[in-house]
Amino acid sequence: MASVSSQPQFRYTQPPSKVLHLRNLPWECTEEELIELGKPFGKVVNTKCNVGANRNQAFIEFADLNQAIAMISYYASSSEPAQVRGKTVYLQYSNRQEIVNNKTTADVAGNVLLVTIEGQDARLVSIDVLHLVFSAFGFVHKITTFEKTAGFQALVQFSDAETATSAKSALDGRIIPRYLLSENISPCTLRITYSAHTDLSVKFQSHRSRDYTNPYLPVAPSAIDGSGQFSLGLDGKKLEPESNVLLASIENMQYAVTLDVLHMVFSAFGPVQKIAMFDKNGGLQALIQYPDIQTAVLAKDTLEGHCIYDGGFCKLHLSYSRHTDLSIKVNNDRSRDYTIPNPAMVNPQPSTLGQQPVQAMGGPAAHQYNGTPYAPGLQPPTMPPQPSDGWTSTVPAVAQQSMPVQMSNHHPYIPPSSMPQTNPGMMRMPGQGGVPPAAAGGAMPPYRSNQM
DNA sequence: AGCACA
Repeated sequence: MASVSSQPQFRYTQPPSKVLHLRNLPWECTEEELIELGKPFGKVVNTKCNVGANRNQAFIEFADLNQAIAMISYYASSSEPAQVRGKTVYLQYSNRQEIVNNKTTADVAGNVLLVTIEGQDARLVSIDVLHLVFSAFGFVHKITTFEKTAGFQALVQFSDAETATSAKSALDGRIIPRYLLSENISPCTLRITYSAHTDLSVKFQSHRSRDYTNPYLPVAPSAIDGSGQFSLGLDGKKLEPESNVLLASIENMQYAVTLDVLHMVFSAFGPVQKIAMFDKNGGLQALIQYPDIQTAVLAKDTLEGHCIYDGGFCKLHLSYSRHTDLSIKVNNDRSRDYTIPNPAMVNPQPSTLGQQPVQAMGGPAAHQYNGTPYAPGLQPPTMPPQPSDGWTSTVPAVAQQSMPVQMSNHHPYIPPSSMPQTNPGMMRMPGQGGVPPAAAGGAMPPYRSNQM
């Protein structure tokens, strides 16, 4: 019954069309190259490249049929085949009369990215992890997440299309760095296109959506627990508004925790601007101010629950402060403003200590993204690659990264008499088995540039 | 090296 009425798919000759079908193009051939190729024969009014499963086919549409005929005729009799980048390109009339929908929204650069998280455990990737990943390229305004047939997706809003583009080109097709995810989560690949959105609508801060431009946006009722505290999202992350200022409380303080100790510990993640220590509820607390939220987030996530000294001594508990800029009246042993050079201080810890990482992160280098998104100071340098490495061996590693000179002069942060023996238990990641050695050592760029 | 799915 099946009448074989369809035309043979490949005929030796096609009826003329002002649209030409090109094949055997080099990988990721550009629109510009197609225009170059067709220009000698007439006006190219439209193109479509990267067509087909291998993305090596394309279409060129001329303004006039005669121009298409001229091109076909020329190469039909030419001894030199049509070429792009030295590769022979095969031409024929297309079986359509015009190129339709040359550009999809996914091709038009915009400030909002549509991110599809692929992988078995894609749904377990928290909005905070996404925020951290995308913040490497610039300020992330808003994120919304949702489930579609395509799977777990997110819209990530940047200030402008340029920033979005830098994030897209660096992250598309890459996996989320393993050390940002729990170790039992299987690899998650990011697929990124542009979204047609320009401004996302976020009504509440929740485990599904965030507006980082408005930290005081109400938290979704569903995300608040009975105690009135910020509750947990599906990922178990707190929905407490992030801040560039951390509140540290120190539990079981058997050893003196000085300003210098705190400065050393927290400088591992970026420049510490100010520290203020005070007593509260019979314990020691401190406010630590970073220049930006993302540094504070990383410091908090990395240090929370860890002990400054081995044996469970001086255990850190971190939360975000509501402060954004501490007011340091006087530099003394309890409070210090590291942004103000103070010649009177014996140990001012010049601000060069932390500024290098910040420049590396905030400057143009961040857009390059040829390595880790977290500048030197933002890697988890305090995390020993192996549990057998302790505080004493870790600190010099930090020093080498950020302050090669200063560290050789004084070690104010190690109380010699109180410094416990180096021990396997110190400063390792609780419950996560620590940062993978490659990540901790900085040897493994989470994303590698694929530009060649 | 053989026709586009937004």
